[in-house]
Amino acid sequence: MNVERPQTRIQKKNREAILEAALDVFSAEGFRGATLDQIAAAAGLSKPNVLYYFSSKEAIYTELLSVLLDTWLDPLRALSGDGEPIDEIVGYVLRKLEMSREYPRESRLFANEIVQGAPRIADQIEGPLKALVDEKAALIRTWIANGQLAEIDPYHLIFSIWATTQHYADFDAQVRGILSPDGDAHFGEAANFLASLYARALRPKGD
Amino acid sequence: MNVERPQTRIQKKNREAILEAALDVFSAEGFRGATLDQIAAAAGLSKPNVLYYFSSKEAIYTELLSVLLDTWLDPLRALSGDGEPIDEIVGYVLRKLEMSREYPRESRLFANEIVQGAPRIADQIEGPLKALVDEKAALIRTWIANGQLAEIDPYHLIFSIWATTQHYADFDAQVRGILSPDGDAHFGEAANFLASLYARALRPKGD
DNA sequence: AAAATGTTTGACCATTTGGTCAGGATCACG
DNA sequence: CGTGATCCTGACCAAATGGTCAAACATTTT
Repeated sequence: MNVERPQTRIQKKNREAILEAALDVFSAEGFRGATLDQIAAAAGLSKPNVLYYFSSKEAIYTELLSVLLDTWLDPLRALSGDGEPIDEIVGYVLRKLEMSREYPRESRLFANEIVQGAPRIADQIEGPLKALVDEKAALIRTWIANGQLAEIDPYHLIFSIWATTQHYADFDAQVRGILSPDGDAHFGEAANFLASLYARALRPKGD
Repeated sequence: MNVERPQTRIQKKNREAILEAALDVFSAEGFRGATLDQIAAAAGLSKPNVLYYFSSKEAIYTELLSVLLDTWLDPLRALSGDGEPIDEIVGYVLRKLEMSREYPRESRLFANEIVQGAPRIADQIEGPLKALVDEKAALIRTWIANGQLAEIDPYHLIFSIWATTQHYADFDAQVRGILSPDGDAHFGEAANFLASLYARALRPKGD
């Protein structure tokens, strides 16, 4: 259809600034709560100028979601059949926890979207995400069949890993209210706790 | 100050209808995304009439939060030193999971609030909630000291229980996208998984 | 049944918000 | 340097939204 004109220097800079600002605002306020004025201000641009680069508020939001979902799934993709099963899974847990520490805004962006019923991301969930989870669940099942892992439901195992790790990003306000941690100090404790939790729970019987 | 005039029959009925409608709308859309028109329509009242019973949108929201937080913490309050530690904790997990199944709107209401930084509930978290968690964490520590429980961090244990159980309410859209369950069928699997996860992980060493 | 109290509403308002548009400023390039 | 493309903005708009108010309508009390 359209000849892809390469992005100009200014386009690149401003689109990036808008997406960065939008991540800030959408993750903190949700889609409905965020305003174009906030995003424009955070990006250092005027509102009409923001709409020069993106056709609508919704266009910014969906662009963000689709760009970030991929990165978000990288840790799970890296779960491979090469290593010792328990090490692989604990490694996945720790990688995911590290994502929560490093990219809490991204986590909250998805949390907001999904808590509200995932209206703009349902396709991605039932498509690529489900496919990836199915694949990794199958891998986990082979480990169990080989007696390398305790008998547990692989889907619920994956859910529990998502839940426990993303909790530290999504429910940060609550965690901090209770622990009053010094900066990110509690992430170390969380890593120890989760590594030990999964290592114990996944050890097969005769071990 | 004010002599508490008893509620009339109509007041009781309408205030209840409004809170019920507001729970529906706020839990699905978040504070910012919900509108008084939606709430009024769901309650079967006109917008000015809703504002006759509550002084503002915010008043409805904060009333909901404060009324529900108490119920929300009942399962944790019921964690007592009377029974076998592992049974007590697994019991708590299952009670909490049952709450997610029975009251997903309440769970999502809190999830929305906390993901967005808990702006209207921070006091409750740092006050009564923290106090309750501190108390139960101390109980868990005595169990560990008695050798009845594996050595784990009690705070992170509680966080992990909240995370894994509320996940089935808060991230329902995602869970359903992946499992395509028949109604609530997956809650049974989740109960088995979580009971087994915690039972294995909490068993003390020489056992 | 009248007075007092409580309930409901239509009409209205100010503000916020997503989005448009015509024209001016700036930039890239031959 | 000139010209076409790109970039930016002030002014503006329509719809949505939280909230007000005077007056009508019900209900309870005396």
